[in-house]
Amino acid sequence: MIDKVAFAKALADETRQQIMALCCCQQLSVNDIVSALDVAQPTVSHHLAVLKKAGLVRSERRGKQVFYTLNRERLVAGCCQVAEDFAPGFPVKLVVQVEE
Amino acid sequence: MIDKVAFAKALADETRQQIMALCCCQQLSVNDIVSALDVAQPTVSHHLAVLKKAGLVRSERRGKQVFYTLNRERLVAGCCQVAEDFAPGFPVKLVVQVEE
DNA sequence: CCCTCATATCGAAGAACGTCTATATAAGAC
DNA sequence: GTCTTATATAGACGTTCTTCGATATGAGGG
Repeated sequence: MIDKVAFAKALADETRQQIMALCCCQQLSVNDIVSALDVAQPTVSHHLAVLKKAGLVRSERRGKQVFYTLNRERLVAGCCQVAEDFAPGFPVKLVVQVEE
Repeated sequence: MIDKVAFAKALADETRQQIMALCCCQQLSVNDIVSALDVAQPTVSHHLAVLKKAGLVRSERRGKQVFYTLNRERLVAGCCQVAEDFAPGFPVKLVVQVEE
């Protein structure tokens, strides 16, 4: 069960959303992210730690570098839970559908 | 098009989520909400203003009281947009399905 | 009009947050 | 071992946020 407040707090920052967009479909090193965004390296590390604590990114060390990817299962699960908890009897229903 | 950062910021507070849970399926006056939560009336008014600015609640004045309800369309739309923007090619897809 | 009830706004205090610089840690090359 | 590269952590600073008490506004009753 996901803590909806913690989930929303993790999403509630412009820089973190930029990081999430970058890591959404590829593994990126911290330096890759620093190069892509206009913020200092410790700032990126800080935001990655926040996202990691919320379960929204996975990290993997390879040699000197650490690669990050978005945990999309977790992201989608958080979105579903927010929608379902706050809009239970809603005529437009949110459905998780497994593609073939 | 919903601003995903603003949407997440509006959700990113415990008290606001409590208010959203209360107003999810009923119209409540400010006093109803104050009675249900353990916070002062100006605090509730403040959070309602934040939610309103984000489009997450609707308000309706009836006599001396103002009644608030959750805007569930908006909430679900925000959740969908977050999921779709950050997990585009995800094998588990988020679908908005209209019930009969 | 004045009074009362319901809500909104103001202003301040304290906490939480985002960002930076400086420094520490981790890992590989030599 | 030392040196270099990559990332994390610590500490400081300014900003934003949450909360409150006090006060203003709005609406109806007498």
